[in-house]
Amino acid sequence: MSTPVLSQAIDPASDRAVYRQIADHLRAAIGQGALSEGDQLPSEAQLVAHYGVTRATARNALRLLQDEGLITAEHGRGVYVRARPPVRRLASDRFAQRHRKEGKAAFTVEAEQAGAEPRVDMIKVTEERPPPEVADRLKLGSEDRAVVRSRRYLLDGRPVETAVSYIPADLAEGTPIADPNPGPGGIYARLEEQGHTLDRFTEEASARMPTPEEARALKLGSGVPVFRLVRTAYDLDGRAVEVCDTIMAADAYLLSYELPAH
Amino acid sequence: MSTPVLSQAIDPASDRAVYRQIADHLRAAIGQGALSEGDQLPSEAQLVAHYGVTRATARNALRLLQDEGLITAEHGRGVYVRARPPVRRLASDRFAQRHRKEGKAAFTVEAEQAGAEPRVDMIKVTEERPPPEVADRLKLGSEDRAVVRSRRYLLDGRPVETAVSYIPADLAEGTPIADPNPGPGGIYARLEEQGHTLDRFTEEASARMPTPEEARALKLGSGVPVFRLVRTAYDLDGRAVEVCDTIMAADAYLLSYELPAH
DNA sequence: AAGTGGTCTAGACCACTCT
DNA sequence: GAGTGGTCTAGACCACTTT
Repeated sequence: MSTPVLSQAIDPASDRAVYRQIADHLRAAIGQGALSEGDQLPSEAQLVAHYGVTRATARNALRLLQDEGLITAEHGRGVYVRARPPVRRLASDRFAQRHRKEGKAAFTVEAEQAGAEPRVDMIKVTEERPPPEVADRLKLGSEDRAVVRSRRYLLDGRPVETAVSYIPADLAEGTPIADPNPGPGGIYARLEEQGHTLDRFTEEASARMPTPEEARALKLGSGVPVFRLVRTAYDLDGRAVEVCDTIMAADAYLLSYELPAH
Repeated sequence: MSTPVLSQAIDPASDRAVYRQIADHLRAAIGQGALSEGDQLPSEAQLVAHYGVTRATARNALRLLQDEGLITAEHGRGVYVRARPPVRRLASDRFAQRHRKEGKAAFTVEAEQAGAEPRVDMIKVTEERPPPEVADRLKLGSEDRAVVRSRRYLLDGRPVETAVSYIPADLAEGTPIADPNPGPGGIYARLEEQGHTLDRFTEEASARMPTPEEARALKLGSGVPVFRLVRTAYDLDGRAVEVCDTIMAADAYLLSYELPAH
């Protein structure tokens, strides 16, 4: 197989490291469409032959592109231009009551609209003292406990999101909130049945590289950051009734918000 | 200097690669606080001596932690636990009119509240055909042109954000919007003077690893993703009057939004 | 001058995938 | 079995920082 992608040569006189120059070539080939999503890059052996470098140098070039999120290496198969997963758009009204009415949780509704098969996984429910960051938001004392609900969401078998919810223990008592399956409409429906009609949410978004655990749970390739969303739900009395801490693969999401101008 | 951090030994029988085990040790030391922000890690030579591996293996371990955003290497000095920059919290009301009244742009107001010295840099103003993505949002035809304002924002000399604004050319005519310095209150003030009172914004947030150009412009270390915010401003008639495309170092920002529950 | 990380060579063996 | 990427060894020279 010819590799027309490798038309250029390195400049040994340049200050720029050889592996960076090789990476520049490949990056340009990707950027200009000579290589598109899913296409295979030249193998390490081909790079070695073409540029007259050792494997370490060729690998250094590929690692650079991997860290930029442009390519993925598959053991025994080859190196490919990373395919971007279908993007889920999270609208700011996704927790509005009208989306919750038919006894379905937000995730289920969204998934069905997108024609994907939703699943929830790795459900774990405990009762413990929440981390200080969460306790602050829930206005809990240092002794107060919360029901902690962990789970992982999947679309068509692909993990897309992990979430941990914290609900003050006194709100969860006598409800199915502490059950693995909280019933139709999810815990928001249960909270509203208890008289805690939801009024508003705040959502705090940050982004960083995943921890190894997160990378495993979400099956993330290298060079893909995660979003962290910390959402706090308030009832009509202004009481914080839930904090939800979510980790999502950043390349699969677009967060959409409305901002006031007045 | 003793290195109490290196108490553990590698398990040669383990399936886990040696460099991953070394990275695990160092990561644990950071996580448990044995190494805190700004602390120096053992040098490559010390890792080589302690673990009985070659430099390539030691470097592989450090690279892993670098890709996770946990450490930064400084040529000639050493490897350090990455210090997180002060976080700027962007509130969803930051473009509300009341913050715009005193003739100051949003960035200036925020900076002064935080006690930092704001500066704007690399200002470039052109008129061109906007990219399709932007033209869609502005409801422009394929021939329509826009004033394109690029700039970089700095706090206390540190670059924190680059932004490119697109304003339909017909809105900018006869105003200082096409001038490098648009005057007090920024372009939003000018748009409102032209009768385009701002009504609302939408903001779309995504995150990814930076391109090499972005990494240079924002002086990003490796393992730090960027936020991309695409904000669209609408006037009272519902017309999109500006699109602003912003790139920010993700470790320096926390985006805070309000979501409706009804 | 000594110590640090950055780049590169020249090999070796292994694990995985595909035919 | 042939080809791919993953890991590791054993060296070398260089650029940068600090003393």
